[in-house]
Amino acid sequence: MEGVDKEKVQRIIYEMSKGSKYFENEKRKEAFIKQKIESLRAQRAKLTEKDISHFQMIVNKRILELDGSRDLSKIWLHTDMDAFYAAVETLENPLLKGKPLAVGGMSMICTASYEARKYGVRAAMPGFIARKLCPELIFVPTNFGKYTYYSEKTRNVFSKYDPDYIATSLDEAYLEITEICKQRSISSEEVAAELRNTIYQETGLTCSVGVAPNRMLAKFEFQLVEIGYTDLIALYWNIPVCSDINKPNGQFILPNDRDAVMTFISSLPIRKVGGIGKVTEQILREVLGISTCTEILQKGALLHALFSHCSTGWYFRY
DNA sequence: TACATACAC
DNA sequence: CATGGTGTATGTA
Repeated sequence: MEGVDKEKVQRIIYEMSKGSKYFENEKRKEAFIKQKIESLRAQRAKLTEKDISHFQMIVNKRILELDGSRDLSKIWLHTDMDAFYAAVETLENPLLKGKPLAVGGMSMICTASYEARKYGVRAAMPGFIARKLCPELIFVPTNFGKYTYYSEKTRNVFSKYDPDYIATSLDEAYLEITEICKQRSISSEEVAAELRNTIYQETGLTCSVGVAPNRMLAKFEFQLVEIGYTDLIALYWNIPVCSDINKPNGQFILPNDRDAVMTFISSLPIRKVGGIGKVTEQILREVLGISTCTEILQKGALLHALFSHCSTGWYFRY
């Protein structure tokens, strides 16, 4: 986010953390990951040209299969309420409007308003550090009853667009809008705009929406896991990242078109892909120099060589 | 099978 | 002073 002095934020977090039990534990974990990285690097160094071309063949075949099985016929929409808990609190107490606000307490905060984020305050940050970053930060304790109440309201709207909508948390859901677009002969963009507007009318809250041709179907993910090749998920697309792009109160439409999908994916940092977190990101970067999804495809053979051992071994047992 | 780690919210 | 609670998936012994 612009206007955040990242270095200063990092320094304050470090100053407040060092010496604590939490900090020591983090250091221990980091050392463990370093070790893992070293061992993977060693494995990588042992691979011969022949090994690599062998894995390359397997990977090429798999990529072709995946490319061929891509389904561009559906339209999926992902919604994500903007700073949900903070927005609900502000709605019920307008005095909080425009103020840096954190929902939670001194030990942990769940949500930070956008004003608070300008100071580097984030969800999942301990409150006492957040207060150091932003001394005028207002704390409100969590009221899950309220959030559930507003969540119900948004879900009533969702069900009008897709009765089988999939809620993944109080403030997020997936909707399949293929039918509704067809029935009413309107574009997914119009559906997204209308949905956002309806939610605002019904609740007074804003949300961000992403539209794309797939939501990484559970069945499909399962197949990838079976072959021990989770990382190829990046070949597909991740709808949550779409709703992330024009946040807050925005929308992003990825057309049902192979080239558009590939272009979108290619420069996407792997960290944005669901399932790739802080640790996996570090391992892929430091072992194989991978940081974008394109590089995942380019280095597919090495990935397969280093990360599919267990699964292949699992197959050999049968 | 059981335990630890990683991830997401 | 102080670093969550819950659910899911994966890797490993």
